[in-house]
Amino acid sequence: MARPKSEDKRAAILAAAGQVFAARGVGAATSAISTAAGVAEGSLFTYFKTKDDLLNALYREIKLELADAMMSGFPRKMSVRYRLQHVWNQYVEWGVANPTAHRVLKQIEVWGGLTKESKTAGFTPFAEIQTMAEDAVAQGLFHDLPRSFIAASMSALAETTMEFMRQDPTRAEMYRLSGFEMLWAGITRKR
Amino acid sequence: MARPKSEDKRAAILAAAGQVFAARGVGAATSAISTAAGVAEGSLFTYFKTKDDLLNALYREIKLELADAMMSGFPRKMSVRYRLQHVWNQYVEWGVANPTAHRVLKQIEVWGGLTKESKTAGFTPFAEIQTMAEDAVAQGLFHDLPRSFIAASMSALAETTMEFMRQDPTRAEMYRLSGFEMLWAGITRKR
Amino acid sequence: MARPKSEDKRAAILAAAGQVFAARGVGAATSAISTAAGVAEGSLFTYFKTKDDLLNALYREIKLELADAMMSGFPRKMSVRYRLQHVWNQYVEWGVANPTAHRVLKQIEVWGGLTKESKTAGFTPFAEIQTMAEDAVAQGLFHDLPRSFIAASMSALAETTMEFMRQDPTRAEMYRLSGFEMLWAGITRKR
Amino acid sequence: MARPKSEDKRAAILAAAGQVFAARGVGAATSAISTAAGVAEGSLFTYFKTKDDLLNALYREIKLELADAMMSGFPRKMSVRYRLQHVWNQYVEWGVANPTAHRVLKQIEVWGGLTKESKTAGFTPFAEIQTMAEDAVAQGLFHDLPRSFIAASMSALAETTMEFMRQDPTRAEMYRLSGFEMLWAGITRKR
DNA sequence: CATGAATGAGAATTCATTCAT
DNA sequence: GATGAATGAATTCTCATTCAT
Repeated sequence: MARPKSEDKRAAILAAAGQVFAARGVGAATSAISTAAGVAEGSLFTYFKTKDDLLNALYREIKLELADAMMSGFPRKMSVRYRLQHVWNQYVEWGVANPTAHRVLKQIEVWGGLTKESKTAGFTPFAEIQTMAEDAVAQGLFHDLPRSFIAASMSALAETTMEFMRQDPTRAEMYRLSGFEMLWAGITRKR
Repeated sequence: MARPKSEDKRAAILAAAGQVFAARGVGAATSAISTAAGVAEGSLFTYFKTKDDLLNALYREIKLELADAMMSGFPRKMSVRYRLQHVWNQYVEWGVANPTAHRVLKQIEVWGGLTKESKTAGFTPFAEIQTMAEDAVAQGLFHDLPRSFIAASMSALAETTMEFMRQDPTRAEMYRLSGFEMLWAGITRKR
Repeated sequence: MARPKSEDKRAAILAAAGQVFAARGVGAATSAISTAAGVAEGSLFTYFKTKDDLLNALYREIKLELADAMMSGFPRKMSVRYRLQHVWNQYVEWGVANPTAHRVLKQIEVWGGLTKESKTAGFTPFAEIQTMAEDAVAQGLFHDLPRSFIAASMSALAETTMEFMRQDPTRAEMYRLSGFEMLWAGITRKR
Repeated sequence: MARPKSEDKRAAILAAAGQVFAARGVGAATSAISTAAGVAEGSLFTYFKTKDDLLNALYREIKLELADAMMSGFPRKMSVRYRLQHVWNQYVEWGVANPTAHRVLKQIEVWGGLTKESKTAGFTPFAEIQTMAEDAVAQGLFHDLPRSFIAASMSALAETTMEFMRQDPTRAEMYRLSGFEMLWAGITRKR
C-alpha cells in the first residue's frame, strides 16, 4: 500500500488557507497557501482536487468549528431566553476570539463558488437555533415569523455586535449585552 | 478641442462593471467589463486609471444612488418613528429593486481595497440617520447606545430583510414590516 | 491657408524628447514626451510621422549641434596638431557640458532603428576631421592607417575622456590634456 | 524528488536571450525569447524572476565568458608589453568571434537597469589589467595616469578595433596590430 | 505519495497611432 | 492645425493545475 494521505498535512493546508485567504482575500494564490503550510505546491492538489474544493472544505470546517463553539455547554433545560443568550454569547465570543476565521467566512460567503452541499452543511449548526425559535413561536413567546428569518436576524445582529466589540474592546461587554437585548426585544412579543 | 470625455461612456463602464462584478465577483476581468460596456479594452483605463480605481468609483456611485433613494421625500417634520420607517422602507425597497447593485456593494465591502476616502464618502448617506438616532437617544426614546451601533444594526437587519424579500417575494410586505418592527422594538426604550 | 506648423513647437518636442529619452531610454513613451513638451499627444505626430522618425530627427539634430560646437572657431591655418587639439577640446567640452544630449546619442546609436540617411547625415560633421587626417597621413605625420579608423579611435578616446571628466570634475583638465596626448602619441609616426 | 531545475534549460534561455536582444534590442519581448529557447512563456520566469533579472544575468554571463577568453593562457612571466598584447589580442578576437554577445553587451550597458552587483561583477575581468597598468605606472613605463583611465581607454580602442575588423575582415590582422600599437604608443612614456 | 518544474491561458496595463471635434 | 479620447495589439507576469522524477 502506498503511504496514506496524512491527516496532519490536510489540516496544515486548511489552516494555512484560512490565514492566507483572510489576509489576502479569496483570490490569493494556492502557492502562497502551500508555502504557508510547508508543503509542496503539488501536494495541495492531492488533498483538494481544485482550489474551489479547498474553499468549500475550508468553509465547512469553519462552520463546524463554529457550531462546536456555539453548542458546547448548551443548557438544554433552561428557559428559552437563557438558552438563546448562551448561544448568542458563544457565537459572539467565538467571532471576537477568531477574527481570522470569521473574516474568511464572510469572504467565502460572498465569493460565489460554494456548492449546494456546502451551503447545506454550513447551515446545519444553526438548525438547533431554529428549533428553539420554533418552540418559542409555538409558545407565543416570539412574534409569529419564519424561524429562518429570526435566525438570520440574530446572525446579522451578532455580526454587527462582533464588529463593534473588536473595534472598541473596552466596551465589548456592553455591546454583547446590548446586542442581545436588542435582539430579544425585537423578536419577543410584548404583552 | 478634442472629443470630450463622454459622461455616457463613463456611466456605461460603471454600469457594466456593476453587472459583471455582481455576476462573477470582484475578481472578474476588466476585459469582460469593457466588452459588456461596448468599449475597447484600453478605454476603460482612460476613465479609470486602474481596476482598483474602478472598484472604488463603483462603490461610491452605488452608495450615492442609495443615499438618494433613502433620502428622497424624507419627512423631516414627522415623528422619529415615521422618519425612521420612511428611511427603512426606502432602503429596503431600493435593495430589492436593485439586487445587482446591492450584491456588488457587499462584494466590494469585503474585498479590502477601498480607500479611506471611499469609505468616508460611502458612509455619508447614513449620517442623517445617525443624527436622527442621536436626537432620539437624547429624547430618551432610544436606548442609550452609540448611534453608530444603532445605525449598523439597522443596516444589518435591513440587509437580512432584503434577502428574505427577494427570496420570498409574495411575503415581501410582511418582511418589510416585521423587520422594521423588530428594529423599532430593539432600539426603543420600554417604559 | 491653415495655421502653419510652428517651428517652436517642433523644437519643443525635440528638446523634450532629448530630456525624456536621456532619462528613461529609447523605450520611453511618446506621451511622456508630448507632456514634457507641453503639447497634445496627437501633435507630436503632426511634426513627426512616427516615433522612429522622431528618434532619427533627434539624432540628426544632436549631431548637427555637435558639429557646430566642434567646428566653431576652427583654426584652418594652423598646424595639424593645433587644429586637431582644437577639435578634441571642443568635442570633449561639448560632451561634458551637454551630458543629456551625449547620453541620448549613445542610446540612439545602439537602438538599431537609424536609417541610412540619418547615419550618413550624422557622419558628416566628422568629414572635415577625416580630411585633416588624410592630409596628415599624406604628409607622413600620421601612421598609414585608414582615416576612418583614426577618426573612430579619436571618437572612442574622446568618449572615454568625457566620462572621466564628468565623473571626476576636479581633474577634468588633466583628463582632457592626457586624453589628447594619448591620441596624438598613438596616431603620429615616431621618427 | 521533483524534476530538478535544468541547467540546460537555463542556458538555452540565456542563449536565446542573447540572440534575440542582439537582433531586436533590449526592448524585445520575453515571449520571443521563450519561443527561441523552445520553452513555454511561463518557464522563462521560473529561471529568471523578471525580465530585468534575465538581462542582468545575461550581462554577467557574457562578461565572465569574456574574462575567460581574455585571461586564458595569460603569460604572467613575460614583459608588460607582451602581457598587454596578449590581453588585447584575446579581447579583440573574442569580440570578432562573438559579435552577437558583443552587441548585446553594449546594449545592456546603455540600457540603465543594471544593478550595482552586476556592474561590480562585470568589472572584475578588467581588474588584472588594472593591476598590470599599476605596475607599469610604478615602473615609469606608462604615463602617470589613473589606471582606470588607462583600462577604459584600452577598452574603447579595442571596441573600435573590433568594429573595423568585423567590417573589413581582409584587413583584420592589420587593425588588430595597429590598434595595439596606437594604444601602446599612447600610454607609454617616451624617453 | 511528495515534490516542484513546466505549462499556457489569462490578467491588467501600456502605448503608438488615429480621428472626431 | 490642435487636441486628447479611442483603440486594440502587445507586453510582462501570475497562477491553477499537471506530471516527470
